[in-house]
Amino acid sequence: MTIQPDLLQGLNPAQREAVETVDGPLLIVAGPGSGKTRVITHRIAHIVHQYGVHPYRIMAATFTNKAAREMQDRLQRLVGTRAELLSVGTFHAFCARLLRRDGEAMGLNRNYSIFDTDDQVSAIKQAMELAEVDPKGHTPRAVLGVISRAKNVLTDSRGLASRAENYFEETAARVYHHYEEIMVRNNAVDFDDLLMRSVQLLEEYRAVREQYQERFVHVMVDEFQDTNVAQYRLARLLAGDRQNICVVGDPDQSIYSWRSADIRNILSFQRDYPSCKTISLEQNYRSTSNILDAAQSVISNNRQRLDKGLFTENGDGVPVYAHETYNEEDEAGYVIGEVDRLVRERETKAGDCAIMYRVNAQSRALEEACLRRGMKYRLVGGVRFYQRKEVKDLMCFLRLVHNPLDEVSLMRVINVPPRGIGAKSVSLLTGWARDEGVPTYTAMQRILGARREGQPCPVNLPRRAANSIADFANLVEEMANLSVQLPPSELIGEALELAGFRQYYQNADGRAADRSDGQRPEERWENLMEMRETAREFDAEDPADGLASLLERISLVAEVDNYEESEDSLTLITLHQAKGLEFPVVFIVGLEEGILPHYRSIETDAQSGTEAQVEEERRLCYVGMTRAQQRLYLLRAFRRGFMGSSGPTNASRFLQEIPEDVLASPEQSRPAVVSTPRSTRQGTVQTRMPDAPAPPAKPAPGIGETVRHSSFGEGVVIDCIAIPGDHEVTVHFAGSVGIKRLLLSYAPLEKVPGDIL
DNA sequence: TCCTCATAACTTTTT
DNA sequence: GTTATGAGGA
Repeated sequence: MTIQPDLLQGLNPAQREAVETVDGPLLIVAGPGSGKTRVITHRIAHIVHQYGVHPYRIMAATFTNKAAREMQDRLQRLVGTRAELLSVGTFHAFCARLLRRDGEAMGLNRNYSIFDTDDQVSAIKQAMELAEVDPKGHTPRAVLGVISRAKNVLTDSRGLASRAENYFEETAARVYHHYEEIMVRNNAVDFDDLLMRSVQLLEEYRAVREQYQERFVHVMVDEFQDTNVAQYRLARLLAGDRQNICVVGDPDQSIYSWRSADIRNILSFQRDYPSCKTISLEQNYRSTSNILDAAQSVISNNRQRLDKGLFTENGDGVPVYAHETYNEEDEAGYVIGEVDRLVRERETKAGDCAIMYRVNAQSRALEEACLRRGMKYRLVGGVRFYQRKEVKDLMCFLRLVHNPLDEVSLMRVINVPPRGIGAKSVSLLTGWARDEGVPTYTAMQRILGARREGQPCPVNLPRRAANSIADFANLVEEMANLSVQLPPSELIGEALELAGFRQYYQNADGRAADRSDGQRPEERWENLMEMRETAREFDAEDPADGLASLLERISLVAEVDNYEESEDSLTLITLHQAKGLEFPVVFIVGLEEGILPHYRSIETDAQSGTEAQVEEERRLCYVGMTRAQQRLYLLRAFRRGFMGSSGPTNASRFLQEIPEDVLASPEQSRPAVVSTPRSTRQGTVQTRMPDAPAPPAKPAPGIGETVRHSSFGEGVVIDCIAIPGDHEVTVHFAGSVGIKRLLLSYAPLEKVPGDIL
């Protein structure tokens, strides 16, 4: 093995030390932009080249599939094609494969279904019914929350029952017990089970444990501050007695405590591995010092934290802009206008800009502003692709084919597309199955069997319904046979045809095929086609495993995973999803009390008498701010719509935590109106579009400017929209002429200088 | 059995 | 301004 000479080159001393510390437990505290990914990849490459460890023996857990893919790509370049043998992926993906391969040891059939949150809710509703808990008293989601939190600290229903502290937890424990049974009956696991059952498998089955401990010589965990107890336990189990475990994280970027992430894992690590070495990466290579200073001054207000000595040699850069607009629409208009200006002035490309927000609902105003201005954008998140109705329907159908015990899927697709098996028939069918003590699918097969042998239907069902059920059972059976022969994309093709999806969505006679959420049937069909395309990725696999791989992928993708950087369009993204990304230009919108920090957090803190939640919101703000490389804009609206109505807002406390000297003062900043966050004079704050520079033809006027038209006279520009190759200017002319929409390139318009409304 | 319309209830962040 | 649920009609 030869050393790759460049592996240590260009690293600062701390980074270098991290790369070279190979044996034994290692904790890397990595501030934002400190070259963390570089360190991890180089460390892995170093282990492979310098120590001759086979890539197959290295496991690295990432937070998202996208991060995994990036790491994988970089490693390809550092260690070549053997990088494919590395186990790089999310804990969930790793566990899914672990359980598929070795879960049989603990009685888990390898065709198990992975339930997402919606499926879990269905299962919980059933469990609540069995436990005779009134869903009006406790919402299924609340109960699910308790159960999920229990699972994330590796507590089963018995454990929860024994430690329940109040009536609600006792109730939840009872539901949990039924839920566990339902999951077994369905041959299904949920997201939390993937982790918990993997831990159980490794802990209770020595042979399996030893096999994996033998294999993995090095274990690394990225984003360690966002791991939960189960994930940490898993990492420890895999590392075993060798203790070659390296975790990388930043407590200031811990933003997933609501998903049971536990910063205390970092303390536990130091306790569990007393010999561990700690290395801090403190030089920031990403942001200007203005941006870093602003972010630092915000995060320093957290009481539960250790101060770090972050610094950068990147120079001051431009000031951080804080801007207040009248309302949400103005905020969106301002941001899009500013992106447009930066692009036109060739400061940046649209693809270099990102707008970040606390809640998905905030994206709507931004999208509308983009549409109005003709700005190309890319929305990350929102309604997730795999949660769309038609996509989920197809997926459940495939899941049923793969695992007929999956009754959640069965119930979802038994009459979708409509095939004459209504609610009444379904309940007769499931009732009979329950009486017979068999899975519903088995009951359906019996009905089919009876028909095949010309015998009467064994249940008292209307003849038509019994026939439809037999047909459906027959269909699933046929598909199951095909599923082990056909590559996944062809299997989907058959499913669309045979299950009636195509006919349903491509209905030529114009009968409305389910427009429930305002989506066009063609759009739904396109989504199904897209899914078939995705499936092609798995066509090369052995057909016997293809479907399982496809289902696993579909169940475990996050929205950021599909995010492609190459496309040159503006990014709209939640602050949570922005973690791990960076952009030259970042806008954070909605810096108001109630949005960031979110009122739920403020409320929870008030109830518990702590600051824990608001501190997490502050970290979220910090994560957003530190995504910015060159320009950071902080936006706030004076009025914001709230469930229909709109009301005045207060500036976020985080805004006030930024010192004035890194912020733009009004006369410095390009946008004409920048008020300090404290001033909230109603009505006087008005958004004005930034001045347009000189594009090829005529300069586009800013909103509020006065222009003269050769025949209409003088008027005030009230809107200016960029359209391909031109601008559409809306002008309010004096007198009886009124409002006119004009194309800038044709209209005989000229600016009246120095005259601003 | 299935679709349409009305109303009620609610909005944090996601593997 | 949304999305889940229910009643009634085709």
